[in-house]
Amino acid sequence: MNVKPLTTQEEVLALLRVEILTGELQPGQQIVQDALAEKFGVSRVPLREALKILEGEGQVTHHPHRGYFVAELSVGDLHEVYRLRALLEREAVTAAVANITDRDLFKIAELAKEVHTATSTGEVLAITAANREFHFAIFELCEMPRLVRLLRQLWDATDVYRSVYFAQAPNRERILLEHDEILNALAARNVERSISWHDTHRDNSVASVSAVISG
Amino acid sequence: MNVKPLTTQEEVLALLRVEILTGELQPGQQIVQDALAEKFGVSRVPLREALKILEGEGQVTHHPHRGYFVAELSVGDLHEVYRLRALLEREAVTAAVANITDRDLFKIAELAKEVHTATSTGEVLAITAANREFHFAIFELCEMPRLVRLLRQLWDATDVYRSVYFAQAPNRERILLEHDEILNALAARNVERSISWHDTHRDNSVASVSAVISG
DNA sequence: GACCGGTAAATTGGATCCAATCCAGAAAAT
DNA sequence: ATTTTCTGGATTGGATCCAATTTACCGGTC
Repeated sequence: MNVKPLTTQEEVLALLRVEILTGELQPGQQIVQDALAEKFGVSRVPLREALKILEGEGQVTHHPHRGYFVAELSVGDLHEVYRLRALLEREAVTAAVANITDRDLFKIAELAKEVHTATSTGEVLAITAANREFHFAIFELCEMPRLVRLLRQLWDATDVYRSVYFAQAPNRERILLEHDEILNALAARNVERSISWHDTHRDNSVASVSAVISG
Repeated sequence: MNVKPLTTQEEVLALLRVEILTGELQPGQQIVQDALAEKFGVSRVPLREALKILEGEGQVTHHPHRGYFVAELSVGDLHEVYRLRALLEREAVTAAVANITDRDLFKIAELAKEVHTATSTGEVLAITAANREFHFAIFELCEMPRLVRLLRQLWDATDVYRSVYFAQAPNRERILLEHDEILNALAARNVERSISWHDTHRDNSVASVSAVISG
């Protein structure tokens, strides 16, 4: 198969995402390049290039000669991200329904099952990963690569909080049902219903998360 | 004043944007790091960091061990970008109208005048710059920083074509009128009209540009 | 005691150097 | 003649080293 060995910067990028996601690197905290590079066993060059990518995604901020800092999300930011997601995901879903094939539906159904199995294990990281794959399998169908890229950025920005969301058992139960509803709506090629289930899915998420933040 | 000396990577980033904008670096062309670094009189490190930023914006693509290439925009890409702009700019304008003050209006009117003077000189680069300032002065009012960031990315992606647009005299005339209409609609705090003038403004632009591309 | 200026340590930014990978073209095999 | 394999040059990726900037600390002054 086509298993290219990853470059160091790609590995470092993945590691950084995990560090941020798990809270190993906390919001607001400075990222000391020397320390992290040594921790990862690499030099600072690939680390800095990975940080530049995260900067572009808004995951970290950069102040010249002062360094990189893990971005902090206020409640306002959170709502902004979800508002933008609403706009863009509606567009993506609309286009997706227009393009969707039975083969696609089958694949998405498979991914929904994987969310199910991941949920039964209870491992939060596995659930978020599976959940993400499920949703982006749908978004990808819109055949608008830039739109998908923007959506990935928005999802990345709130990954930290999403894992908080999945940590609560009732939420885990609910998303399974909502995924099924989304799947049904897609199978029926019903744009309205597909969108509205996506909306409620998001709304539940943002409500739960902002309760955690402000609480 | 607060005139911090720019870091090398910031300078290089600005230079790269100009090179791409002016077509010095043509779409699809490989960016040979050594050659460009020498041309700019810097080492490859800051160049690579600047390229990483452009990669995040979709202005260049990166293939590991093969290098960076100036991104090519197909007609399909162009339409996608403008579709996304439509979605996001409507949101931005709606929020902007809600926030706009008389002071803001005055400032925007000033910027509109600057587009006017730039147009009279006929220098395309100056026109695009002034035009951009005018529009983003409006978008900024939405007080949604991420939204503005996304819009900047989308604008950057099609900057090359926008200068083609401004190169044609009839277009230059028309945008002045459209800007006035936008200004009027904003002054009246009329969301509907503000949005619809933005829409026609964009539609004229995309129609003209895609005629150039495919023609 | 608070404030200001200066100096040293820590940290980032950039340049240079070396290693790994890719690619074109020559040589060899079918 | 076409395809395959090898090899040298070019180019990118990463490590190390040096320079520039910031920041924290300390002593002095009002």
